[in-house]
Order: sequence, then C-alpha cells, then structure tokens
Amino acid sequence: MIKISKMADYAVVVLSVLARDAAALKTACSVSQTTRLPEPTVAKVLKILAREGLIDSIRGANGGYKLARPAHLINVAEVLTAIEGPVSLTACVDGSHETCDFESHCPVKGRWDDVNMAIRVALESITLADMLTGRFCFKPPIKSKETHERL
Amino acid sequence: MIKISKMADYAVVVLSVLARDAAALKTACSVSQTTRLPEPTVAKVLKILAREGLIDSIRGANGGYKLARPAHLINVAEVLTAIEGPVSLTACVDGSHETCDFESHCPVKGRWDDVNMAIRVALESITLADMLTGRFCFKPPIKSKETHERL
DNA sequence: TTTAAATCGTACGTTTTTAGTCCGGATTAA
DNA sequence: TTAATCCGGACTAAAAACGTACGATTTAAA
Repeated sequence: MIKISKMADYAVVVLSVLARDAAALKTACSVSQTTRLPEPTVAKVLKILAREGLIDSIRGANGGYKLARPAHLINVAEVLTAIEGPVSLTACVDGSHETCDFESHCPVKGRWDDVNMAIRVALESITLADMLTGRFCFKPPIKSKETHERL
Repeated sequence: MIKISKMADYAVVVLSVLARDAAALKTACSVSQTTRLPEPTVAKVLKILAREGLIDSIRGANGGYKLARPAHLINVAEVLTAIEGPVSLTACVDGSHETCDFESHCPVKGRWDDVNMAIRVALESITLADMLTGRFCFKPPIKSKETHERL
C-alpha cells in the first residue's frame, strides 16, 4: 500500500548523488552515469527539483546542478511534494478543492486530515542526510497498543 | 503525494457504516444505499475485506456482513493493507522480492525501510473508531526540528 | 563571434495501474 | 423450490505514470 512513484524514488537517488559533494556542480549526464538511470529521465527529475527550489541550476556550458541547501535541511516530505504535489491521501482532504460526489453521505468526512498529518510528520522527520547515512532511527509515537496484526 | 486508491477510501467508508451497529448484518445492497456508492463497487470492496478477515460474511438469504472485531481494534494500516497489499513505498524495500535494476549503484539502498516504518507506525496508530469519532489527535514523534517548509 | 555544452519547457506515445462492471456458481433461509 | 446473498474471476474502459524527444535559451570558451 501507499507506493510512491518511480520518479520520486529517482529524485531521492539523484539528490543523494548531489549530496555527496554539496559544492560541486553536476550535469544531468554525469548523474545519469553515476546512477545508471537513463539520461532523459534524470534530466526530467533534475528540472523538476530545480523548479521546486530543492536544487540550484546553472545554465550554459560548464553548468549543472547542486543542492540548494545542505542535505540535513532537506526532508523526504519536501522531495515527495516536489515530485508528486502536496500530501493528500484522498480527494476529501481539507484544503483540497476536489469535490467528492458522496460528501453529503460520507461518514468519515474530514477524518483523513489526521491520517495525512501523521504521515506528513513522519516524512518530515527524515532528512536526505538520514537517507544517506542510515543513521535514522524512528521513534514511534504514543500508539494505542491495541492492534498489531500481520504487516 | 502519496495518495491511496479510491478503493481503499471506499473501504474505510464501508467499514464505518458497518461500525455504526457492530452486531447488525448489512448487505452489500444496503451499504450501497447508505453510502450512495455504486452497488457493484461496494460489493467488490466487501468481498475483499471479508477475504482479508476484517469483516465476517454470512452467505445465503438474510446473509450480509459485519465487523470481525470492534472498530477500535481495527486500524487504518490494516484496512489499507487489505485493499492495496503490504506497505512498500518502493521496489527496493526490504522484504520485497521485486528486483531493482540499479541496485548495485543505488546510494540509498535499503534506506526506504525507515520511511516505510515511519508511515506504518503512523497508520497503525489510527483506528477505525478514531475515524468515526474524530477524537484522534496525533502526537508528533520527536523530530529533528531543523526543517519545515511549506506543506 | 562562433561553437559547444548545458539547462528549460513542453509535448507526445506507450505502458501500467486503477476503476468499475458483469456473470455464472455456491450457499442458505423461508 | 425459490429467492436472497455472498463468492470468484474475467473483462473493458479510463486514468495515471513512464520514458523519450525536440526546439529554445543561456553561457563559457575557443
């Protein structure tokens, strides 16, 4: 359940490559070679990340990309948001302007907001630097303790 | 980012209807009428939930469905898992048997496990009863405090 | 000034996933 | 026996994701 798109996956990989030397400019071509991902795809991801402000782009010959901020100041939620748009599990989420045809009879109207919040907080707590070092150790929130099944 | 499928959305709605009277048997038809969702779709969702053990089904005339457990013992993670399969944000996640073509050059290999765990814990902490009452109030885990952007 | 190396924006075609429907079979109460 | 239900799977259509391509723009260097 709850898969992210390949593009978002690629984005994290690409950012990780840039994070290895935060000062260096890297071209789409070189990132493609490092990651073995197809160059047009890498280029597309880099363009989006630049537009969204996660990386800086320098145009022209000897141009390239670099992180806009240190890796520990970029969190996973931002990366996913940049690629896939803002968090919203369902159309009914508060702030979304999509209308739900069944809203007037929906018994859980508005409740997804809490679920979204939970996921958002979880994703915000993990930085790009965490992804690189593997130092991240999740501290579970206080939970109801009543349910654990398989999964 | 991170959308759930409409089916999963419907599942929560359908379960919520069943939760209003945990003892009563309700047919696919009646749930359809209550929710105003198309009957074939509701039937499909109910079948899946029954197969996955979240609800009990009684066949034959006067049959129907009811919750297998009280609403406060069913969490959102279970519902999503029932409909969409186990949590795995990417193909590279530990335990997944999907192979990643780029694994040998992937700088974040295995790191998604932590992200998955974070989301899973968040979803497990929210029960069906929480969705109904709106009493759920998320307690954010200890976070790095360094990053909050828009979103 | 010219050339080449890059990014930028967008659009296109294919593939994959999701959504929704339908139908024949099995089960059970009346 | 009949009618009301669930069961399982197959099928079609619609939507989203994926990957690629192309022309335009920018800039360093020859």
